[in-house]
Amino acid sequence: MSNKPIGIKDVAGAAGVSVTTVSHVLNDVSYARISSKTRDKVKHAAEALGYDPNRLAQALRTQRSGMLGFISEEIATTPHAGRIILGAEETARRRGYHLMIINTSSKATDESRKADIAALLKGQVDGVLYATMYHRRLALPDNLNGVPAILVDSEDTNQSISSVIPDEAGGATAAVMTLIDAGHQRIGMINNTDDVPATHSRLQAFKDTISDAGLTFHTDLVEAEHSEVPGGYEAALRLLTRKDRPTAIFCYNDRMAMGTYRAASELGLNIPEDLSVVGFDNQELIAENLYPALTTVSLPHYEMGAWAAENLIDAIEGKTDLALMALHPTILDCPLVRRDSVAAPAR
Amino acid sequence: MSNKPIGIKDVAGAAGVSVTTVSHVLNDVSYARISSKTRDKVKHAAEALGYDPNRLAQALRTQRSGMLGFISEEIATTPHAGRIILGAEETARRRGYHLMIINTSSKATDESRKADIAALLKGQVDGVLYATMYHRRLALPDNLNGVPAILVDSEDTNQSISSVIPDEAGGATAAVMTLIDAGHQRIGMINNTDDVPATHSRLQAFKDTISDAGLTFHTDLVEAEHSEVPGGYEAALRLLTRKDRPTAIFCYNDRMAMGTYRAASELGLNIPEDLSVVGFDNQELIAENLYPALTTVSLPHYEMGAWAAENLIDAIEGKTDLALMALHPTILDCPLVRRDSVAAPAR
DNA sequence: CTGAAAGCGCTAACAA
DNA sequence: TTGTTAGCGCTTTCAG
Repeated sequence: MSNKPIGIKDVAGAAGVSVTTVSHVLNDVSYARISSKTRDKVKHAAEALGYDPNRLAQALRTQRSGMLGFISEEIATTPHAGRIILGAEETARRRGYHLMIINTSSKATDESRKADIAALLKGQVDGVLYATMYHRRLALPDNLNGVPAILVDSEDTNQSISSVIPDEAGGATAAVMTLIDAGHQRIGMINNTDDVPATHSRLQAFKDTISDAGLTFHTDLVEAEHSEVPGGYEAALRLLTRKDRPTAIFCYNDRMAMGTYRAASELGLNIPEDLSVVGFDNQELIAENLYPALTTVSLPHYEMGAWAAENLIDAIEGKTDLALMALHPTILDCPLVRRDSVAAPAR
Repeated sequence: MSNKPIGIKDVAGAAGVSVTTVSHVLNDVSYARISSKTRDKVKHAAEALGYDPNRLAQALRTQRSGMLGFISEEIATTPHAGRIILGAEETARRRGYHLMIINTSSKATDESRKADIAALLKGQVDGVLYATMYHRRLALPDNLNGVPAILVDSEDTNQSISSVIPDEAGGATAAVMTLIDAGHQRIGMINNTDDVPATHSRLQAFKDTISDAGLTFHTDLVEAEHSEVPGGYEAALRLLTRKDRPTAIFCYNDRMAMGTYRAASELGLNIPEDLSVVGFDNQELIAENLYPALTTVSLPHYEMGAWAAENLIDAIEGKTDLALMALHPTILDCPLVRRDSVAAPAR
């Protein structure tokens, strides 16, 4: 609508008051005692002129830029990063903040991580969000010290930075329970070979859930491979060619489930009639498009991003003390997404 | 390393000169004539103190924030958006700029688009990149007027904003050629039903390539459906159950190709022995993981992001006139990615 | 109740 | 060849 920027003094002029007054009323300064008549005059003038304070000047003066630094690993490879960004961006915007994005790699050196953070700090961000590609434990560079920061989808090895992570165990439990509830007794698991928290906690939850249900856990019903489609295929082949093959398989992730689908198809096994399968991750491109659509566990990416932004902002505004939450990561739910790959076992 | 911010006057003090001099040497101001001795003194002092100019103050003074606004549609749903962001972010960073991200939807109202742009402008960005989810023609809100801006992956209906788009026709031609080169004569196409540029240009290229190769184009060998997996499945079923079925199919995108795989599998047709297929998009999650891996055409997302950032920055810095390029979109190559879904037809 | 004025950290005329 | 100084647009202390 306008092209020439309206400054605070234009508003002051129009309202016939000083800039101080304008600033006070527009910022709702608590100790300012201003007649409601003046308040109205100022507000109307501001409104009429379409006044919009210059964030830069504001930032320079208040030492607060309204900008959140967002470091994301592998922004490019999965939609997951996108969901985290989305969650963070939407809540940040709702609170009047913006996101400044920097990409990094999960294999980044400490050196380059430090540089990324430095770049962000130089950009005068008020705090930083560090989002990883997958749940793990890592040590963040020391130049983050003193800066409000939250780790998304990973834990800080020295517990000095608070973080949000998914409830791996809960998700795995739900996945296995849906299989048990469907009547399965011989349930296999295809696990990842990487030494990351998810590998261990999902396996543990698998064991526990089996036991808690009064079934017996068979070590040889869990196979591990590299967590991609071919790995899932290989592992599934081994599991499904046993004489007493499982009637259901819990897969470490949707990609491995995709491999399992192929193995089943080659062996002439129909899903879900002959074999039930449940995945993990809810990578929609896969889970929704496999045939039959895959029942899986969804990771709360959006929610983690939102939680992180919300709490980071609270910390920046002094409403919260991040140090307090740093001791224990916040754990968010991993809901089961039911689709069509689970059925009762054939008798 | 340091905690108390070093200002320009600290450097001036340490070097025993005035702030002007410091500013001049550090910014390589052309008209400033300063002895090289002084230059060195200043540089060393700055170095020693670890001086880092405050971008905010700089920005306030120069009316240039070093920030590029990046509006992306559906950041969350595909890795494509991520590749564009990555390309833009990396080149922006190389040129000393940062990205401020805002998410929007491809179904956004003009109203909300305007609000997004306003939010960015209010954040004092120097220019804006508007990235769409898929190639189409759209009208951007008028509050973008006067602001350096580039449309990524779409064209402006009123040709006032320059843009980068993929070479749809070239990609489709390469796809069809690889089929023809393999010896196929009866080639089918599964097209999209949406009225977007890609639908038309890929079909046109399909026809042209067939004709140019001296083959005859059969209208009934092209089927169209909604461009998702189920649509691909349906269309493929129709094509493959004809008495004179095609020996190869060019699919509108990788998802439709995925549906084609399923149809082929149900009909007992092996890929690539009995049927060759090529997709479009190179959605790695699908293309790499299908069995056999899908030969497809890749969209230059990273490159478009990089090109856009580079040219936007040039425009901001006055090295380029965007108005000049606005007349014709810049077209970037769509290279064929050869995998295992194409072979010679069975005799 | 309201206003004058001093900066935030930097750049760039203009002087010297 | 270098230094003085006036702002960029806003917030906030301190006086009226």
